[in-house]
Amino acid sequence: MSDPRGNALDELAWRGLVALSTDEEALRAALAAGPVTFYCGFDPTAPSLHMGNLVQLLTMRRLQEFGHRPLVLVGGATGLIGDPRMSGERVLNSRDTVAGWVERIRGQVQRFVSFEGENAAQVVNNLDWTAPMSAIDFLRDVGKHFRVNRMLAKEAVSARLNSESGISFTEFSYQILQGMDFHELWKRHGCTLQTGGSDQWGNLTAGTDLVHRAEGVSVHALATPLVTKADGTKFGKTEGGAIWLDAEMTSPYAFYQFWLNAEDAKVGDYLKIFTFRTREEIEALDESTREKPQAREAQRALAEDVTTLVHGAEATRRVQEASQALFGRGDLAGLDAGTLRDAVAELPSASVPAGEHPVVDLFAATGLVQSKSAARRAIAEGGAYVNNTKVLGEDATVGGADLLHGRWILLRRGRRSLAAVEVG
RNA sequence: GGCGGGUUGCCCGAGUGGCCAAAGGGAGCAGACUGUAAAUCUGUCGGCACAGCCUACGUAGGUUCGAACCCUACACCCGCCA
Repeated sequence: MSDPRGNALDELAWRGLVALSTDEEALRAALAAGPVTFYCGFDPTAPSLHMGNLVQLLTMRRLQEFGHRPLVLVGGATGLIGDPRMSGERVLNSRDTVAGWVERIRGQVQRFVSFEGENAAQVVNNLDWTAPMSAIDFLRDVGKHFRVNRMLAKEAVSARLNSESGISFTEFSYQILQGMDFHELWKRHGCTLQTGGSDQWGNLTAGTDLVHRAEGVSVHALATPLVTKADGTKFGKTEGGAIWLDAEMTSPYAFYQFWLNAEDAKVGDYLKIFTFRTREEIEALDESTREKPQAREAQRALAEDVTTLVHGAEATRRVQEASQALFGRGDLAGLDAGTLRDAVAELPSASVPAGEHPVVDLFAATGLVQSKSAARRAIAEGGAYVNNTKVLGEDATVGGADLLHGRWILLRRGRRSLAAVEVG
């Protein structure tokens, strides 16, 4: 295909999205020759997708923008099994639970790829072809193509074999199911490429191997790298756990703040991976980070773009305004009631009746700290603030005189964790 | 089925009768320094009605003035043998 931006693979490589691939030249040629149907799977292991899945969804969108055709696979079957992970054997989720999550994820996925046009995306569910299969069919038609030796050698499996917890036959078999998916999608849709995270490499190659053995056809796999922080640890975990795409699980405000706090050393990488900014724009932002890091222009651009992608322009505007109001230099009493109300609406909050309340109780009530003991500790450490004023004693109380516009109290823990209390 | 090893706080891991809310490390959180960044240093890190009390060392009982530590049963995990 002729595209002014060149080959899709080069675009992905420039953005740092290619960690591993099967025959790279063959893949480049295939992507250049015409529309390629490709797939990426998402297992329903939670009610929502998270930031890690976003890397895959955006990678799919990038490929789609180059004219290729995405198949978004929701793992209604694989989600019932669970892929082996280092931390040990998973607890199986009930069929009803998984089915519910499948539907939620199916809905979430929709906003990231286009379902219109010549290369419209399609959502598929692997339960459709695994559920009707008998054990005998599975063992004869699929199992015969797999060598246990090779299955044992996969990192995810061998790590578990050497661990205390061992591995169940159920999880051991996971790679066969995923391999079947690729084969099935090849047969049904002419799918010739699977993308995924590098931690899925073993599962991706299970698919290419199966297609090769069963059909004598070479298909491709492409893995994106694990997105990390500057110290090499996984990006996307906070004290609250994963960064979810669901607004109920991670509020748009928290989501925006997460991106806004990206490290200087990494923000350029994240812009490439998580936004659709051009190379020129990103280079300019990198320049800004070098020259005037305190302006945080790259972080702002990153937070704005990703929040818009996930939560939409309207929600993004709200959280930006809230962030500006709450972290602005002006004092809180100077904010007008409307601005304050909108800002406070974005924060975790609690309601209490009018009257004097111990500060400790308020901190605990908002969830800003996990217990009153923790609240006392925060105060003792000098890390607790009421309306941006440091709390000086553990037995401090707040009441009518402290209310902002007669209704709100703003609590802060440390430099950047905020919560609101509504009084009355 | 037999034998052996194991199950400790968010994670790893020490602890074999009182000095154990439990060493050490990691993660987390806070303070200083900054820019709602990183690095570094310091502090903190079960709960509460907080100089005290409650809960906690797989589960349930027991011995003892006193148990994470001893005994019994059970559950789960790992390994070797059958």
